[in-house]
Amino acid sequence: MGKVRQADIARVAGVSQATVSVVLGGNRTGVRLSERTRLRVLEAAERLGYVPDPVSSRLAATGNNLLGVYTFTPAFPDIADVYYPILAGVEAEAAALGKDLIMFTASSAAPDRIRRTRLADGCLFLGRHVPVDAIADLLAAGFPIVHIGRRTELGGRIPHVGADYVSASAEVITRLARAGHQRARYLREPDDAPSSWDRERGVRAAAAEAGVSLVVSRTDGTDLSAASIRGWLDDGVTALVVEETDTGAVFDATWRVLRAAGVSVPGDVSLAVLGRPPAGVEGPLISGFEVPRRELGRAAVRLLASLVEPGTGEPSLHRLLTCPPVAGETIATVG
Amino acid sequence: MGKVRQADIARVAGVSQATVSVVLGGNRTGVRLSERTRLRVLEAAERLGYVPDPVSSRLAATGNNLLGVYTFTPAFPDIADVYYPILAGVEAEAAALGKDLIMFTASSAAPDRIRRTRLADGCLFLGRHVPVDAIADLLAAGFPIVHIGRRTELGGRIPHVGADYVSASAEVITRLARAGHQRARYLREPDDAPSSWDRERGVRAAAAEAGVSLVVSRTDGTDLSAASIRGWLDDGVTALVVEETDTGAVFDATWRVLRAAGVSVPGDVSLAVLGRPPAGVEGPLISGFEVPRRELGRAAVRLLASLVEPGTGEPSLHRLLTCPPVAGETIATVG
DNA sequence: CTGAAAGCGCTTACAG
DNA sequence: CTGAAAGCGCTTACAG
Repeated sequence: MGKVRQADIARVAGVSQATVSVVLGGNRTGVRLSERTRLRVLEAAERLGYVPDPVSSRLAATGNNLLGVYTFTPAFPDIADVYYPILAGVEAEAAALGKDLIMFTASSAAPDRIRRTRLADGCLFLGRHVPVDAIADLLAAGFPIVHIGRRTELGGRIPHVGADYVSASAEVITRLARAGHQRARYLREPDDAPSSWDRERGVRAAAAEAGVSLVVSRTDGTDLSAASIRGWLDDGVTALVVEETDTGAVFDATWRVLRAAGVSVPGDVSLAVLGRPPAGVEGPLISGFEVPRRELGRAAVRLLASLVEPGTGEPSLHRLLTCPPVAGETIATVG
Repeated sequence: MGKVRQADIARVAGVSQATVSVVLGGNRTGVRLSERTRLRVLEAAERLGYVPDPVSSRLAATGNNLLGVYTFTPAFPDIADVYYPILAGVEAEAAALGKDLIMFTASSAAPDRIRRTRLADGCLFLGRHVPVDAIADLLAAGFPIVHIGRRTELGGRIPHVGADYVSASAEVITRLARAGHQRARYLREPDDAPSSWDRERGVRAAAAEAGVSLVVSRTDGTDLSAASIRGWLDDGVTALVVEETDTGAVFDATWRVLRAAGVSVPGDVSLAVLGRPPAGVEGPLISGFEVPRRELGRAAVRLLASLVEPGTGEPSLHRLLTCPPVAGETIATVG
C-alpha cells in the first residue's frame, strides 16, 4: 500500500499529471475536458485508491485555512469561566467558515515565539495585557490580527472586537441612581487594562450625570475587611459596585467579607458587579450585566476571516458589542 | 511585509537558500559550516522575523511541531464538563513539550476532511465513536495518531490512552455488595461505545463475583418513570447504578425521576454513578469514581509525541489510567 | 481540448 | 567548507 500520487493515476490513465489535478479538483478553472478523459482519470483514481495529500495541496494553493489563537494567559487551566465561552464562540464560527484553529500554547509565550503565529493565515489574540512590540511587528508586516477585547495601545491601531463596558457600566450606575442611591463605592482591579478603564469611565460619567457621589478604590481584594465596609456604610454609602475580571478575585473577596461581616445584601447595602458574577456564588442573583463572550469569539473570527480574505468592502476594524443588563436581585430601592 | 522565506534570508546573508536551511535546521546532517556563516544566517533570520512554513517543511518531510486535536463532537459547545478537562490536560502537556495545537473544527468532520489532520505531525482523536475507515487509512499511511479513550475497533490497533472503566466499575459494584446490596439495576446508554461496554463488563463481572443479582437496562433516560423505578424497588432492588457519558442525560433523568417520585437517596435506594455526576446537581455527593480526564489529556499528548519522534524505545501503544473511587454519600448499608 | 512548465517553501543528497 | 540541483505532491497559469 504505497502512497498513490496523481502521477500514478496519470500514468494509468495515459494523461498528464496536471490533467489529473484538473479533473480531481473538479475543474474549477473551467478548462475544457473531454468526458472520456475525465472518466478515465476518475476511474483510475478510484481503482488505485487515490487520497489527496493535504499538505501538498496546501503548499500549492494560497493560504492554509488556519486561524491562530494566541492567549497570553494559558487558555485552559484556570480562568475557565472567562475564556471558555469565548473559545467556544471562536470554534463555532471557525467551524462555520470551514477554518481550523491553531492554538499557540502557553510555552509559545516566549517573546520570539509570538512570531510563530504567522504560520496561520491570521491570528486572534486574547488576554488582559498585550505584548505591544510583538503586535506592532505583526501589524507592520501586514499580518492579519484581531484582538478579542478592546485595545488602546499603538494609537488604537490594533483591530479588535470588544465589549462595550463603558455603556454597560454607566447603565448600572444609572440603575442605582434610579433606585434612589446617592453614594456608592466602586471597587476596581489595581492594574491597568482597557477593560478596567472602560468600566471606570462609564461609572464616573454616569455618576456625574446622575449626581451620584462615587468613590473609586483600587483593590486586589486582599485588603478588604469588615471594618472598611462598615466604614463606608457609616459614611452613607448604600451601594457597592465591583469590577469583574479574569480571576473574579475582587468580587469573591467582597462577597466573602460581606458575608463574614453579616452585612445583608441588598438589605444593608446594594451590590452590583460590572460583568457577570463568578459562577458558584451561593445566594441571590447579583445585579450587573452580561458579557456576550461567545458572540465576542464569533465576531472576532468573522473579522479576522474578512481580514484574511479581503473581499466585500473594508470591514470595521474596531467593534464593540453590547452587554445586556442583568436585573438581578441585589439592587434595593432606597430613600 | 509578505512572508519571509529562507530565500530572503539567503539574499541578506549572502549565502544560498540551502545553506540557510541547513543552519536553521540545526545542521542535523552534520555538514561543515563556518561559524561566521552560521551567525550571519541566524542574525538575518532574527532580523527579518523568519518563521518556517510548516506546510513546506512538512512536504519536505520533517516535523512542524504541531499536534492535531480532532474531536468528532464539537469540542467546545455543550459537553464542557467532559471535554474541557481533557483539553486542559492536552494544552498543558503540549505547552510543556513546546508543541502547538491544531484544533480541527467540527466542520472538518466531513468524511474527507479528516485527512486534513495530516497537516500536523500527528493527531489526537476524541469522541464517543470513531470514523473507522478514515482512521484505518491514517494508520495504514503510518501517520501517528492517538485516541483519547480506549478503542477496540480495527482489531485493537488504534493507539489509545483511556480510563480503566472495567476496574473502576467493578469496584463500585463490590462496594455495593460490601454494603449488603443483593439486587441492583444498571442503567446504561443505548448506543455502543467501548467506554459503555467496559463499564458493563466490569459491572457484570463484579456482580457475578459478589453474588449480586443485577439487571442491565439500556436507556437514554426518556423512558424512565416513577412507576418503573417503584417497580424495581418492589422487586427488591436496593441500588441503582448509572453510567456517566458525555451528555450526562441518563444520570440527569434518573435523578429527576427519583426526586419527582419522592424516592429518597440513599434512604429508599442507594445510587452510584460510573464516573462523575454532572456538575450542578443539588444534593448529596453521588458515590462513584473520578475519571482522570486531565491526566488522560496529558498522557495522550506524551504518547503521541513519542510516536511522532521515535526515540527512546517503543512506547506502549495502549494505556489505561486508574479511576480513583469517590466514596460519596449515596451508598447506604442495608440488610 | 490537453500537455508541459513553473512554482509553493522547504530538506536532503550531491557536486564542487 | 559552500552552492546548485532535485524533489516532496500539488495547483495554476500558459502554450500548443
